[in-house]
Amino acid sequence: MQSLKTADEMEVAFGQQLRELRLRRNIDQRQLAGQAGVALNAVKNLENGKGATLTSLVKVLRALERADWLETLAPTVEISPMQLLKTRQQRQRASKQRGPTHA
Amino acid sequence: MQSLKTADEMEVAFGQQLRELRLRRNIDQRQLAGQAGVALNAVKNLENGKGATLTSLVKVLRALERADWLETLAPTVEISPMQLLKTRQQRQRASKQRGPTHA
DNA sequence: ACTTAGTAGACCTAAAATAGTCTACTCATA
DNA sequence: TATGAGTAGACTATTTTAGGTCTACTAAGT
Repeated sequence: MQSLKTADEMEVAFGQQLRELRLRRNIDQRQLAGQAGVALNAVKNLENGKGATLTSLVKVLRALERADWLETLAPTVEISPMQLLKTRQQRQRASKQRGPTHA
Repeated sequence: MQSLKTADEMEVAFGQQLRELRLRRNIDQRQLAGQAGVALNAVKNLENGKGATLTSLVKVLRALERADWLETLAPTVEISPMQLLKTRQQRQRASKQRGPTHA
């Protein structure tokens, strides 16, 4: 077992965090929706984990001034400029998959 | 001006991070889709910032073992147990909005 | 305790995403 | 450089979400 929560549960938990951010600013869902440029229902869906689009999430995060969070997903690998010259560029594709046990 | 990128641009940049995570594992989109339990198109949408659902994102993050990231959105406010007794419970709603300049 | 603002839930229509399949392009590797 | 795996893009059908509105419930303020 790796993840304790189901995907659905995680969406709900995530929505609670969104709500937390909103409440810290003490604005209601209607205001947030207005500032984010989305429908009130979109905010409801997000906060209640009912299913939402990534677009709505991004707009809401911008309104909450937490859009920077989106950039913290993939920790950037630091490479020294000198190394950059030697190293070949980053992969753009996954490499060929080897057949299971050669077969 | 607050955010440098538009919402669309942010989705694209976010998709690039997702791709980065996948490439580090050296798996292709098809495999990731399979492991995540979503359609190949869903992964494409996510990585290319074409628009996707939060549900798809969560499933993909689980497959990438980065689901924990979802819990880092709202920094939890620490309160000492003693303080908890005194403090009144957290807000569950936004407070009444005051009319603009009393009017 | 009363009142009312804030939120949940249901309903509808339009818009958008998912899933599945096929074609075309291109990076990686032999 | 020739081959083929990996990805993008288009297409259709189906499912889901956005957006708008209305009703009901409930936490907050008075």
